[in-house]
Amino acid sequence: MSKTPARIRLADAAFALFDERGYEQTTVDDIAERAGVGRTTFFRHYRSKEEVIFPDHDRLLAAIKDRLVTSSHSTALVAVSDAVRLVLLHYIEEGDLARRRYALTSKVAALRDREIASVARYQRLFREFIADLMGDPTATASLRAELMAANVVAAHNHVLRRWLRGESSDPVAEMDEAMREVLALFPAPSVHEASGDDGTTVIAFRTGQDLDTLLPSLRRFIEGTTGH
Amino acid sequence: MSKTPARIRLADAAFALFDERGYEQTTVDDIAERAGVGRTTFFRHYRSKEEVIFPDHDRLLAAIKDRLVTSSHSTALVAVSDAVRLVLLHYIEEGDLARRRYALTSKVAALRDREIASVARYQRLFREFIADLMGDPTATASLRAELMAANVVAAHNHVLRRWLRGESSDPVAEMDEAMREVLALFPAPSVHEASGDDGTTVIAFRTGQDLDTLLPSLRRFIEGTTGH
DNA sequence: CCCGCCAACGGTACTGAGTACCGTAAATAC
DNA sequence: GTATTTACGGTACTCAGTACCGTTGGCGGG
Repeated sequence: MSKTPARIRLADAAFALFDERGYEQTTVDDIAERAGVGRTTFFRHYRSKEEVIFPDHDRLLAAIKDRLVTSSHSTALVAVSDAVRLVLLHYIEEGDLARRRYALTSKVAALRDREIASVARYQRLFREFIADLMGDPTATASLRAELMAANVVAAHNHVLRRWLRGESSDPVAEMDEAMREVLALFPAPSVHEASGDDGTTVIAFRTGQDLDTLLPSLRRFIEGTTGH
Repeated sequence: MSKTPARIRLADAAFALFDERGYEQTTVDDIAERAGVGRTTFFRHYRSKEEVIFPDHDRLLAAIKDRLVTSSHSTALVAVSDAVRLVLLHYIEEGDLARRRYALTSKVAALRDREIASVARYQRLFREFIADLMGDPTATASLRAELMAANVVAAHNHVLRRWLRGESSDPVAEMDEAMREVLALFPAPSVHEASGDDGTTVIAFRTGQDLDTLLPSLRRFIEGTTGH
């Protein structure tokens, strides 16, 4: 009669018990017992007690990797945005489950650490991807890749957490907006390769000088960077 | 005759055994035995097997918090820079020990995760500090704080790892340079309050258009933001 | 000198996560 | 039908971490 697969029953039992007694106060034996299976079966479906809460981080990480490797240079930044959106949509799809997990990670330090470690793996993937497509192995370029990856992940976390707390009604739009804000921090490096335009590059800075005072040096700078 | 305190002997024994057999292959009993003490004594000095490798993350975290709270608004960014430098100097002071730890965290996933979790605590501290001094509780301001904290920490990690790998001879200078680069990403929010200048704000973007084509809209934009 | 005190240590025993291995029942292939 | 896979339960083990108790060795005050 109990046709629901053991894997599901175990997850349900685990979340129910975590809610009732708390995470540390719940043993794997408790979970298995409530799910009506043996202790061995639990570890057959989940490698650890923590993994029952984060069941598909591995799959998600693989999906991100796939999205990144199947991208040409011209669509690189789009690929990063897409990959981030992938993660966000996954959480949204989970719906209430994601929020219950958030409640747990907010209370239990061990789970928060685990979550952070997972996010760090995403970040590492992004960093390597960005560094690869920049080609430049300089220290400053490497730092740049590190910063971009950190920004992308931080923006994602920010929007995701807002949604998890119920502070956002349209997280996807917020994510797009946040990503725009992040990418605006970095002068887009793709333009020069993507097209042979002789356009204008405007660098971000602030100065007390008037725009007209700056124009000569601006022109000089642009001529210096574009060749002539 | 063995006058060296048990705490030191335990740390030495632990690092030696980790080098010889690897982290997972070394039990706490092994460490205690080599240090010539009982197993209980180990846990009296270190709360866990991992903590023998990261003995003073708590102290460092407290030091950072101290540095941050003892700062006025005008010296806020200086305080963040100082706090980051504090961490870097701590590692440099450790010297070879820091490098042995780095070798371990590079190989053992559990230790890497632990390290990442510690760094995340620094980042959280920075984020809260920056968000506090911004005052603005808007979503975009909150995102901004998140991004700045992520950048500061990412820059620190980048320089620190370079030094740990022996790729940097003057990490402190590199850190200053990296911090400059990070702060350059964010238009300094203090300019408008600090002085009543009617200067020019240049926004970063790229376009295919020529500079002269852009000038009118640039002027319009500037007049729109500065009042008239 | 002895007493009481306190800190550091060792030993034993326990809980609980995770692993290894073995046996078994049902489903599926052939 | 038999053989093989698949999923499961049970037992026994290792090891990290906790709790508790007893012991030793100073150390100052009487």
